[in-house]
Amino acid sequence: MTTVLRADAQRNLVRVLDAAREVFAEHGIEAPVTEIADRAGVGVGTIFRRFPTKDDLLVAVVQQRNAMMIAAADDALAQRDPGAGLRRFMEVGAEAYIHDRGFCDATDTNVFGREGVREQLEELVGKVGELVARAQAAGQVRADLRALDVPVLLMAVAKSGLALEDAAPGAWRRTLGIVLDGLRPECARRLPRRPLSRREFGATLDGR
Amino acid sequence: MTTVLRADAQRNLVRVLDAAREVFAEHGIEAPVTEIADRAGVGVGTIFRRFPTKDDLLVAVVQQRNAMMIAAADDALAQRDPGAGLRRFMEVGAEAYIHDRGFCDATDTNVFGREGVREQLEELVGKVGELVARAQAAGQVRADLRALDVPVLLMAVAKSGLALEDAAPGAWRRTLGIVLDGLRPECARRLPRRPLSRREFGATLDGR
DNA sequence: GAATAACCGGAGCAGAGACTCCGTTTGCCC
DNA sequence: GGGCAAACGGAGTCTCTGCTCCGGTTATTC
Repeated sequence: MTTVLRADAQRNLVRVLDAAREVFAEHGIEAPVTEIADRAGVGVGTIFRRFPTKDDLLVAVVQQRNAMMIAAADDALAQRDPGAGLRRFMEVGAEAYIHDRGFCDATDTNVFGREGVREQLEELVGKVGELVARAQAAGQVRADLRALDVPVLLMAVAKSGLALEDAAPGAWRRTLGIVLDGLRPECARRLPRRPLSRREFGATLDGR
Repeated sequence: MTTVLRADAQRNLVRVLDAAREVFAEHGIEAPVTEIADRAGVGVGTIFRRFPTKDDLLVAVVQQRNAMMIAAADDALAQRDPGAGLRRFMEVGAEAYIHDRGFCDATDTNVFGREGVREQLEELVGKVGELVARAQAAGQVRADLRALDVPVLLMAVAKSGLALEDAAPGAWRRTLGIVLDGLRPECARRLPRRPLSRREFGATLDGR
């Protein structure tokens, strides 16, 4: 089905993806496609030939980031102390998101509902759920925490930290510190809302 | 200085501000000015005569929201229990922000650095600082909490809650619950970053 | 009820950015 | 190295939106 790419086309494809990752991360998804083309040293036609829509290009970039997060979850699962593993995962995740404006922007679109992205998220949530379960079994995390709380908290830390990051680098670490304290078992008070259901999560992905 | 407005002009000004508040809140600051004009039952010329740029209109709307928040802080200060007052303030604030997409969008612009907005924020931060100090004196809130942490945490809850709100109404309450648990004195671990300085805060306002 | 200044509406202008189209170039196969 | 399909580049098109401009309307004053 997939024809093999000519050598120059393959080279350009890599350049485009690299440039898109950088530009989206730095300037957000509103950045013009021409800027990506310039940074890749390529014409806009070359981009649109491979990605029919700017959105398609964004999907490809988001998939890369998701793959990194899945790897980070695997790392965390491989760790001795499950509580430390979960905390480490959240730290690494928040830092990644903070340096990726495009990814944060993307959560306000329907990119996360697109084919190939949704499946990644399900895999990631599965691993995070395992991480949470182990940390709870070890008594290191409040018993009412659910897997879907973790990405929500990460987006909370990242999105609020983004606006601060230029003038106050690392301010997000303080926010995350408070959130992590809120996850300790001994601090848990009854939460005022039931956890996010799978249905609610799925509907959110199709968002906007 | 300010000349008195003709009766119809005064009427239209109110209509425009009401429409702008609604449209920005619902669709964010990207909403076209024509939509505000339509909802106000007015031509675009009428809007731009009173507000030279779209940004000026947004400033006026943001000032209204800030005024509400200042009133909420006064309410909280008038309460018996300072810890409950602070928690109530954060609940009311988060709910307000969640229903105001435009206000959340505005934090990514330099609107908060504009004259007349900055001063409001300083007043608000002053009152919040008082609220925090009293709650700490009563031993209800961790001792290392600072006034500027509060708006950051509110934006965290609001911005992450926004994407969820349509498909999962009220999901932000759960996030806020976890954050509030993280503010209890008995949960406090050493935070990994010093609090936001006034300078950092000021520089952030001029952001972007 | 006329004179006048303030005000109104919305067509039109200008800039930006996503996407197309086609003449030109380049890698690949024999 | 010649033939050719694949790939390239970027000027041009189309749409969207902030903002202007001016002929027409309305409130106000005497």
